[in-house]
Amino acid sequence: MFQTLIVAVLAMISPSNEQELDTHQRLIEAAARMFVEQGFGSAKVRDIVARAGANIAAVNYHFGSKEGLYAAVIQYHSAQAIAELSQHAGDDGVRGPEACLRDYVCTFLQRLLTDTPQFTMSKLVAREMVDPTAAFGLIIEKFIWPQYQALHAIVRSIVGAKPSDELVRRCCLSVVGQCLYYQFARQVVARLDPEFGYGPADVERLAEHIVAFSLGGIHQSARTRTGDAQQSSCGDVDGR
Amino acid sequence: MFQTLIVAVLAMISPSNEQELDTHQRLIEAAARMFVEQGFGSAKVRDIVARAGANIAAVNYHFGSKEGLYAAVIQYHSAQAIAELSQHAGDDGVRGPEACLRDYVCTFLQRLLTDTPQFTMSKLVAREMVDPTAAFGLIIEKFIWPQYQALHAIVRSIVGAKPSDELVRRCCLSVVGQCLYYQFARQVVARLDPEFGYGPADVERLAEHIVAFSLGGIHQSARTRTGDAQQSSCGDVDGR
DNA sequence: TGCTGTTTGATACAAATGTTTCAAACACTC
DNA sequence: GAGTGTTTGAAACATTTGTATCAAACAGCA
Repeated sequence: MFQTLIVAVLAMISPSNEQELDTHQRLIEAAARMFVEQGFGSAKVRDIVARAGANIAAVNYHFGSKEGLYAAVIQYHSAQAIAELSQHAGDDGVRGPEACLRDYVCTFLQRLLTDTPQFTMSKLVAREMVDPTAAFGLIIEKFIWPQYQALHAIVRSIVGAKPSDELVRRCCLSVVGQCLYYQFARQVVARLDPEFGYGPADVERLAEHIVAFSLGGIHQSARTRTGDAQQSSCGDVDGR
Repeated sequence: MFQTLIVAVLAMISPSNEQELDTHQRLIEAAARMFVEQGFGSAKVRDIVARAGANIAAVNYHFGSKEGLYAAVIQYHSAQAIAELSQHAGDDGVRGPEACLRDYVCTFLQRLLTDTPQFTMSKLVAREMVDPTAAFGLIIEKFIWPQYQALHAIVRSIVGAKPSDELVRRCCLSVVGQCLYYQFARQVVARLDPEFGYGPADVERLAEHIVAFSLGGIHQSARTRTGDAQQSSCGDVDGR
């Protein structure tokens, strides 16, 4: 029969229509959403196959096990994510470092917060930060570390002359911490800042804030070197 | 027998020695550590009782169920945590708001990052942010919201004249985001900033950085109002 | 000591969950 | 169209995990 051809053509016409993809692909996409929402441990195989419209045996047939499915999800989203990453490689030398930081934060936040299936990898990486799995080492090496290095270079440029490495590192973590909080604590943000939404426009406004805040923070940190030991006010925290 | 008296005396002599506490208390403490480390869903009852040196039936006898145990953990740590919270109520009007922010961040970080059993509640709250349970509503109401309000008042004072509420909210989330990242992503921090430790001294240095960074960030944000619509650089993020 | 209520320990139970089996359905080739 | 390898579906299986049972051990009391 040429039913195969029909299916293949339909898949080419509407690759985003889940019902037209083959079981293998539907499983990967359903599993990815499930792993992002609940983490590897809490996501149930039966829920994944139900969401994918597949049979429970399919996960074992196609991927061997739940772990195999997770590995396939990681691998599938790694490919395009790595290609995407290379396009935003940080301080390119032609624009100023401030512009690079703006670009970095915008891209980082869009990938992290926008509900585009294209950027699933960022959300999987965020999950790995909180609930590490066997893939954590690879995630660090292939995603977190390169992105961190890029940010490090940008921040170092902004700090300017003779930057202490500790200062740069702390500033980097302050920048990514601000961003990741909106992903880690979505429920809290929804209560504390009810007006905030996760659409592209909201995310862009958020990026503008984080960039401005971080630029001010970096410059201020560079002024008051961390080694200066200002008066402390938290030494008595456990004495009451 | 006077064995009871002996046990009671031993408990008074060394109340922190886990082996001398009764099963009820040992279960609460072991469960608290387990819930903090793995979250409610991933923590296993058998692991908890093993850590507490108790029998599997004890959790049902003392708390009815796993959920009952979690509720008991929350309640137990709530009491002292709420009392502790009232002592750091934010902008008290006599010190300047910068000093209040310093105090706030120091306290927040010490409670969140220091490995003192006394401050377990903060880590439980952090867990609830990522893995909400049935207790989430209560956690928001009793812990997150009051602390947020206190920070809000401090930041509003720092921003100064006619502060837009959105600006203040964003700055608050930037401050807590920086702090919480070190708890959410401990594993990542360990790789990206190997020199960082979680001892009181390290946490204090970190607090100094976050305060300086945040003060610079708040002032910068207040200068460049978020409504000014600077040129955007992330509109093309999904077009490649 | 004997009695009574409390706590514990070993075990079993039941539900959830990842895994496996195997026959039926399907797709492709000759 | 028959044959062959691939995929699917329903059911069963094995393990994990929260819960329940019940007798033994214990503590307090007369």
